[in-house]
Amino acid sequence: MTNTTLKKISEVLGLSISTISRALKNHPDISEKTKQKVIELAKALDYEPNASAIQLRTKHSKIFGLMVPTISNFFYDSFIASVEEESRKQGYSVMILQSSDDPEIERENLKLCRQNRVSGMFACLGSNVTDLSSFLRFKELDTPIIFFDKVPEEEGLNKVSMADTRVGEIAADAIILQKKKTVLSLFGNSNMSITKKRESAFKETFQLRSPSTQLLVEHAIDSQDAARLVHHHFEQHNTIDTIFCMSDEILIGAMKAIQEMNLNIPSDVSILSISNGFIPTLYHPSISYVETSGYQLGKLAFTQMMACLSGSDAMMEMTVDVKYIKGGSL
Amino acid sequence: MTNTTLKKISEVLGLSISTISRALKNHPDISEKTKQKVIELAKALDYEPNASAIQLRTKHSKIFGLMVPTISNFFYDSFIASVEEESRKQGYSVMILQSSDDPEIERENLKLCRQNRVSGMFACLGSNVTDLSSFLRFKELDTPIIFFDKVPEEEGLNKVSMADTRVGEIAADAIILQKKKTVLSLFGNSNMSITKKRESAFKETFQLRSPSTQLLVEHAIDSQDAARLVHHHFEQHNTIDTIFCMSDEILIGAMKAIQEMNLNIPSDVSILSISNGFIPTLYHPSISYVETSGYQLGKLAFTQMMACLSGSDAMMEMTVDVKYIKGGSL
DNA sequence: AGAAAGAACGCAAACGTTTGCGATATGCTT
DNA sequence: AAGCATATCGCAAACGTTTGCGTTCTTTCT
Repeated sequence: MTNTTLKKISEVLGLSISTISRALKNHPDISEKTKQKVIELAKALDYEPNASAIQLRTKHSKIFGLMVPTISNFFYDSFIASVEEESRKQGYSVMILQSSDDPEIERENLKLCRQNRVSGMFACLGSNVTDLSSFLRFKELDTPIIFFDKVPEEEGLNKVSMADTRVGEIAADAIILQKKKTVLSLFGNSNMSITKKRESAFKETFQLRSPSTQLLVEHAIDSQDAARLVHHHFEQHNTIDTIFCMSDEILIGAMKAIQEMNLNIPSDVSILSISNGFIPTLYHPSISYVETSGYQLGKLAFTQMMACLSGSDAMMEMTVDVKYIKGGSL
Repeated sequence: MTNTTLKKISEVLGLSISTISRALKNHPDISEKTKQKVIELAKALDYEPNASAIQLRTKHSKIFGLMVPTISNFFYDSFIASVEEESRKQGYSVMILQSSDDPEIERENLKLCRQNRVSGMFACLGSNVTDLSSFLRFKELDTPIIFFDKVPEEEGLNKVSMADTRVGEIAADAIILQKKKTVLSLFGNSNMSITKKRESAFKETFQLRSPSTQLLVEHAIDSQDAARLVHHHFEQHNTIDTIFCMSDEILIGAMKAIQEMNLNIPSDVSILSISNGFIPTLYHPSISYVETSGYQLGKLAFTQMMACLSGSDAMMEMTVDVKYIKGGSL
């Protein structure tokens, strides 16, 4: 069977296409009687307007593009869910693309979004992106583009991200408050700006408020590496009383090592992490963490997108606030 | 700035629109010289074809709809990633929708897909879906629809799922092999076919191969409920030596309870789960599980979709094989 | 030299909507 | 009865492509 069109309805009813169109949109020019007939038949024939035709005519695709390095991620998936949810409420759909951290795929995906004339673009940079030009095309075409999480450093762009220096401060403060003496601090890839910000804020806070605390700083490339580092340091320093983990991935590795060494939390060692909130609750006692909510970041990004679409041309750089969630590990 | 169109290119070059169109598609009717000129200018003007117009004209949207209860799920996100990856390779885009297990939103989402004239639909049923009619519309319109994971029981539909009865058998076998005596078995929503299949196969295998094993069967609606059930049963039967969890969600709840009761794995109690593979590795010792790969299921679903699109009208019901992954918990 | 064949391109319709404008009919006012 | 407002509807263009067919010009064959 083929899809019902306005034309088909118009032929059945002996009315013009424009009348059908207006009747379905409740246009005042059309009589109530006609509207009734049209609506009834449309429902009977299961009419659904052709989005492409509307798009072509109105130039509004009502589709957002959303690109992340990978969907399978504790942070991004909640961001996506958040944006998707809000978009639906506002009558938009979301086209989700993953770049797999490959600049080539990234370009391909952006091209796809442009071909689909997306109404706006949410983009998270891959970790090895050097060339922003593909992204900036959207700006030239007056298509708003909101960078989130891993944002470019250029000025004059719309960006939303976590308040990463605050994250570092809060984490340090929480540890200082407990009067910890020796802290093993595990960070991620050290050339990502997110790592830099968190790490420097973390260190500075200690230097300022508790210079006597011993800080062992390490960088882990993944879970396994984090586990290895924890094992390594616990063989050397048996005085470590706290482990700080910059991300879920690192936390997972650290916990693996701790469980393997059969250490008790928090009596043997305290743990503090930065997380979206899911992973920390899997352990017992649940891990204390500084919350960086992908869900909230999504809401913020969406708000900013809507502001752009309604004509605000002010480029904004916003951050979502973070808070400390106390579990049983610190 | 506005988007470049064929018309704009044609005006600049003094050629007709059709010539431009053909030149860009490398049509043999067009001379090499012209092609060169056209391609060059198109690149200079950063031409990207308007997907809506193409869609309207050709009736091929090159878009797949994909609906899941929620994106934030270790199983679905890998399924999504898998389908998305494959689709991209074949020049398709994926429109991802989440139903939040709400039949109302589900219908809305399906409507959206129809309006966008998706080329095909991947659908995972919500747990409280009773009415399939919205789904079956797609079939009437010759739009292939592939159900995955939580599939309907009706005949004559395209379905891909895990080999759920095999899952049940393998799980039971693994437990029987360890000569366990009292098994607390936690399943999910009992009116989902996936639960029914796993549960009945699980039970039957025990009846057949180890009728003496005591089977305590419960149904949990979520993590918390699973934790509650574990607590409840351990207060009553101190003879329980094994807990079986049908899903990650249930496993998480069960583990929470076990850790709260400070039980040792596997000396106090053994654990077996069914999982995508991520969650079980978070614990120590890592949880033994029967692997159900979302990634593989995605590949299978995509293959079936392509088969449908290339004219195969045979309705298929395929399953992806499962295997037992031994951890330290059983 | 005449004709047939091929090469290179243009015309115009169609896809399904939306929308400004014009057309017709009806009722109301004076 | 003439004029005018109002209600209800239709015409036709436009959005950006694709594609069957027709057109024009050059080449090649006999």
